[in-house]
Amino acid sequence: MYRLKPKIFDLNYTLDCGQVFRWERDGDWWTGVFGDYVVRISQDDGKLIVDSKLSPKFFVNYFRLDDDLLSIYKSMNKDLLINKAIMKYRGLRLIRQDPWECLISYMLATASNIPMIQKRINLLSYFFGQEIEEGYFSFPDPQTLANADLSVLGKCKLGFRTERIKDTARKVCSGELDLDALSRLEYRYSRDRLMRLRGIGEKVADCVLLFGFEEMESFPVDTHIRQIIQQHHIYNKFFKNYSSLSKMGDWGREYFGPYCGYAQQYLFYQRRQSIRKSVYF
DNA sequence: AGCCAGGCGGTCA
DNA sequence: TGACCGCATGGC
Repeated sequence: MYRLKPKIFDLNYTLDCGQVFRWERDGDWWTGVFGDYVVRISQDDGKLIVDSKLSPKFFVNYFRLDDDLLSIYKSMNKDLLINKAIMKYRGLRLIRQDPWECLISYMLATASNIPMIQKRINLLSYFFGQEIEEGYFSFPDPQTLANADLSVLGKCKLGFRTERIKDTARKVCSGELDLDALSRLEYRYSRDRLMRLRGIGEKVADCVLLFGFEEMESFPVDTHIRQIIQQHHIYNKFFKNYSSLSKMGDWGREYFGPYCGYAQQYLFYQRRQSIRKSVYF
C-alpha cells in the first residue's frame, strides 16, 4: 500500500467514463485487473491510495499522469460545450490500456451497451483466463482465444462477434497481425491495417488506437458522438442535413486538433452522464 | 412489441 | 456515395 500525489487527476471520472471495462467500484474503492495483477485503488483529497504490487511508475504511465492536461485543455477548448465538459470533468485522463485486451474489448462493443460489454469481458476472462485471486481472472492471451473451444466460447454471449474474435486471435498468434509493429505505424496506416480485420470498422479501429496505441489524434464516432454533433448547432452547422460518420470523424480531428481523442472522451462522458441522470431522476 | 446499445459488412440504386 | 438490413443479446 502506498500513496501517489498526481497533479490534476480524478480517479472516479477516469475509471467511470467508459473508456475501460474491467474496473469495479465499491464505495470509495476501485478494483481492477491488469495483466496478472489485481489492483485496488482509491483517491482521497487528491491523493491516490494504491494497494498493488505494481509500481508507482506503472500508474504514472497507465493513467497518463505524464500528460500536461492544462495545455491539452487549452488546445482542444474550442466552444462552450466542450468547455463545460472540461470544467466539469477536470482531471479525467485517458488510460494507456493493454493493446491486445483493448482490441478484443472494443470488438466486443459493437451494437452493445457498456454493462453488456463488461459482462462479455468478464465471461471471457472467467472461462479462458487464469484465476489470480478468488474471483479475479486475467484477460485471456491470444493463443488461448485462438484455440478456444466454440462450445465454451458460446457461453460468453458474444453473439455474432464470436468468429471475429477467434479470427483476430488467430492472426495475432500467427504473427499475421503484429501489434508491436502496429504501434510504430502512423495513425492512418495503423487504422487501415486494423480495418482489414473482420469486425473492425472506423469506430472500433479509432477506439483501439486511442486507448491502446496512444493515437491521441483518433476521434471515434459512435452513436453518442453522432447524436451530440447532430443535436448541437455549434457542431451541426458544419454539416449538411445528413452526414456520414466518416465525415464526422474527419471533422472532429480537424476541429479539436492534435488531442481530439481527449475531447471525444469528455464529450462522450458528458452525454452519458446527462442520460444517466435523466433516467434516475 | 419494438427500439436501442461506444457497429460492421453486404447489397442495391 | 448514401440508404437499408441482418447480425446476437439484453434492458427498458
